[in-house]
Amino acid sequence: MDKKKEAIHIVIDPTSGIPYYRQIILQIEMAIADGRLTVGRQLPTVRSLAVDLQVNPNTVVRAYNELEIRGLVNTQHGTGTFISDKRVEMSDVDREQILAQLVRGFVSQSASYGFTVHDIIKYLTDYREEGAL
Amino acid sequence: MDKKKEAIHIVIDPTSGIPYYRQIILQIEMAIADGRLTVGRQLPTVRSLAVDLQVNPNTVVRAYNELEIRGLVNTQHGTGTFISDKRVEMSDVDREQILAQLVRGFVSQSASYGFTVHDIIKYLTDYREEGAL
Amino acid sequence: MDKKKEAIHIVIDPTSGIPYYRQIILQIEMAIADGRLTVGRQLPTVRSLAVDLQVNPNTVVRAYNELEIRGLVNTQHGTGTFISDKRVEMSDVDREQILAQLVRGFVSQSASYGFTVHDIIKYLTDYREEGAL
Amino acid sequence: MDKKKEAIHIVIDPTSGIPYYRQIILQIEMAIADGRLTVGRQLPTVRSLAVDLQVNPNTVVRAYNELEIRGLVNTQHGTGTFISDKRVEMSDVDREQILAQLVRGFVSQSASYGFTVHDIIKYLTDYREEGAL
DNA sequence: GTGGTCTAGACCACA
DNA sequence: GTGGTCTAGACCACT
Repeated sequence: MDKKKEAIHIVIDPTSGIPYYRQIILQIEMAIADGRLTVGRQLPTVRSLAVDLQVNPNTVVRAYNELEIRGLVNTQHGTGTFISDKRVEMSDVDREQILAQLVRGFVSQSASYGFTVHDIIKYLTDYREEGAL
Repeated sequence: MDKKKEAIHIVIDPTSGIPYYRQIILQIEMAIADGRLTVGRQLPTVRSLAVDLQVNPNTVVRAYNELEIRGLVNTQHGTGTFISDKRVEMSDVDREQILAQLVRGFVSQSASYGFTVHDIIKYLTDYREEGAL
Repeated sequence: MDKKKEAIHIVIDPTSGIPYYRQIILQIEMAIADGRLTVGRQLPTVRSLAVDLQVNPNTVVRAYNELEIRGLVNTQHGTGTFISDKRVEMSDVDREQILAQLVRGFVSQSASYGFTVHDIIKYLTDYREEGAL
Repeated sequence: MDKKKEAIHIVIDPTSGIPYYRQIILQIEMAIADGRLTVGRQLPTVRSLAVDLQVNPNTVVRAYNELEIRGLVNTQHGTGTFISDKRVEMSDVDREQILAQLVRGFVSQSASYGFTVHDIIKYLTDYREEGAL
């Protein structure tokens, strides 16, 4: 049993073509934007996240650095990295663009297996009705 | 309304950061997935598409090449490039299992960005109604 | 006897009529097939192999690329290219069926050239004993 | 029920990378060399072979042309194409080279599915013992 | 340092 | 006419 409930669960998709550091940034941004990560919350340490995601620590460093440059997080040397009070400006359009990119990648991947958009919608609808999520 | 019926209309966005050849692949895969490109249809010739998109012919070659390796298209030397059958030996049960696996992975990935199954279905449905892209 | 143990030694034959990039692919595949290259091993870097073979780096890139698309190797950007696992989800029964299908096709193909199963086995056995190529 | 028993059965492998016309030439050469095709025998007509192999008639024409240039066959306008009396010089080395090329392609293909040379030899040996050919 | 992308242009092979 | 291969060289991205 873990001591604390994780506020954010980052998943790296090696097949997406999106650079790892970019995937990390995007997911943290989105978590801030929709309230899963609130001001003052501590992010995982570079090392623990690197182990968790099985990526090079430098990759995490790069992601955190970019977030810091944008002012979304503060790094306190020797203590950790924390969500700053700067609000993330994420319009519905921005959100939709990210979703669009994800969906496009998925649809293409599915096409490689011979599935159509129709197949996907059908399966997803059934999937939802069965109460999974 | 265009005068002639286009089998596929590819657009390159130089600002997206996605490599040109990958944009071509994605759009062809999507066209296959939503039925705009059907089995046996001929793709534009390498040279004509290169002129059309204003990219180097080699860039188109590279895209077609990857599609060929993946088995999505067949190349007939000296003749052209065609959408292949690809609905290989696969039982419906196998198909469903593969689709299930793909969908589960995608839903989990989307969830880490804060998107729900509902968001995905909505986007896909809109996407279909708008006639792609 | 060479001083250092080579994981793989690739030789390009410019007179064979087989494209360079394909010769590279074939030899790497064969090295995987007979166990000289095992999972996780790093391939030579693009540049070093290009120098070694006296071909253009792009030619090596192309070979590695196709191997990557087929799932035989994994590329880690900025790090190198490695033999991937690839023993995907496949039961022994499935494996045997696929092998059977491959072998049947090959035997039939060989027969049309006048070669018998005996010829093939003999060649393969000799091939193994000579330590490949 | 066919009227005559075919002396030669040509098989085109679209995945081998060997040009179709080349595959036809090789297989006819081998058939002449090992006595399956004897002097005076008629080859299939261009059209019938093209239909049979599902290739462009021009491809067959090209193969027959090259065989004619080498003096292996005679074309009698309006009558057909016949094996000439020129012996095919095909040394064991030549034969082995052709076999080598075929086997290399097959081993590589098998590697893509994760099979080793050992797997192949084992399966082939069993295959032969079961009396199949 | 690694690999990735793209261009320009030459030359070859197949139908 | 189609696609295929290769080179040379520039510039970018990731570790």
